[in-house]
Amino acid sequence: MEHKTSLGFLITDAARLLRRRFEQSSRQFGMTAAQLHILGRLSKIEGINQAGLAALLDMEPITVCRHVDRMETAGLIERRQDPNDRRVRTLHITDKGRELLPDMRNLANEIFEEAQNGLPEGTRATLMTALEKIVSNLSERPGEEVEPQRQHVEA
Amino acid sequence: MEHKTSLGFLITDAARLLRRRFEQSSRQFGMTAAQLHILGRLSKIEGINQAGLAALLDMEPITVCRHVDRMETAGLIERRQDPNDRRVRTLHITDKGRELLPDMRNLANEIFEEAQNGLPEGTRATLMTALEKIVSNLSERPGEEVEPQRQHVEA
DNA sequence: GGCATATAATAAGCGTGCTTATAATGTGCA
DNA sequence: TGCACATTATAAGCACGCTTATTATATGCC
Repeated sequence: MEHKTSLGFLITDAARLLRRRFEQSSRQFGMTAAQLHILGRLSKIEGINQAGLAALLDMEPITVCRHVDRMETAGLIERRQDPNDRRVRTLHITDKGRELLPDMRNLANEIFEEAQNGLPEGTRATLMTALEKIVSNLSERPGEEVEPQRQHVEA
Repeated sequence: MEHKTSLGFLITDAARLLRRRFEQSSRQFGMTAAQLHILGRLSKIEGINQAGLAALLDMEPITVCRHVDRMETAGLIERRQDPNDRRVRTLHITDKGRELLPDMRNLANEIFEEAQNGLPEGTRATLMTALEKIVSNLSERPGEEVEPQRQHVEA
């Protein structure tokens, strides 16, 4: 019954199981893992706008927009008008969001610990480094781009 | 701009970026990574029913059902009535599905290779083993994976 | 035989992330 | 000044995976 899986499917599976595990434990808190991820980021760069946050996360603005919708409804964050540019809304954590953050982080760390149970410290370090490399390889951030793209090299 | 990420978010991110990368390359084929995963599995156990496939994938039956809906519409697989049990529908790959499989596998392998670009062989092996352990830690399959598996000593 | 329970498939609804498209606003340049 | 283009936020629609619930069918037990 052995089945040889390739790395990509393994990563996808691990991510799915992590999310499932997190949802089992966090239902009472009403905050999802993705929301925790965003909230944690936001706590360090409060006042950023949605497009900036999207770039930071290497995600599409519309995706961040939907998260912000739900998180604002849940009272975790709030949008404020930017006084200098009427298009932009800056993002800010509410008191409720800030209060929930430590407990949610603890919960997440417990689950991550459970996931890594039995892995020696050296393996964990290798895993982190390797995953960072993979994320960087697949990232579309223009800074560390693979190829120097030629533009307007018209013949 | 450094940001300390924990393992769980890293895995989630890597999975998301892999999916995004795959979709960029596979749009013309009309098969997604999840569908390829299922199709590959199915190719080895044709005739299984949806509940069995769901158990094999450690996924919910409804999730498999929805995949089967789309894959049947796309002509990749077909459902057949089980002659012994009118509740079950067995799953079978179509000729079209079988023909597409090798090319899709190649595409996936290229992308997985791109993702691992720059990682030495030893690191890749460690990564695979560690991810398998994580998946096993988070799996809900009773028995089988949790305990050290004894392997047919009677040989 | 008949009822209780279990199982197979599926519906409805939600979160997460993508694509493509649109409205409002800002900016650069002739 | 005014027009072209860029940027910000958002809508609509899709894939994927989950929860909860429903229908149809099997099975076990009295």
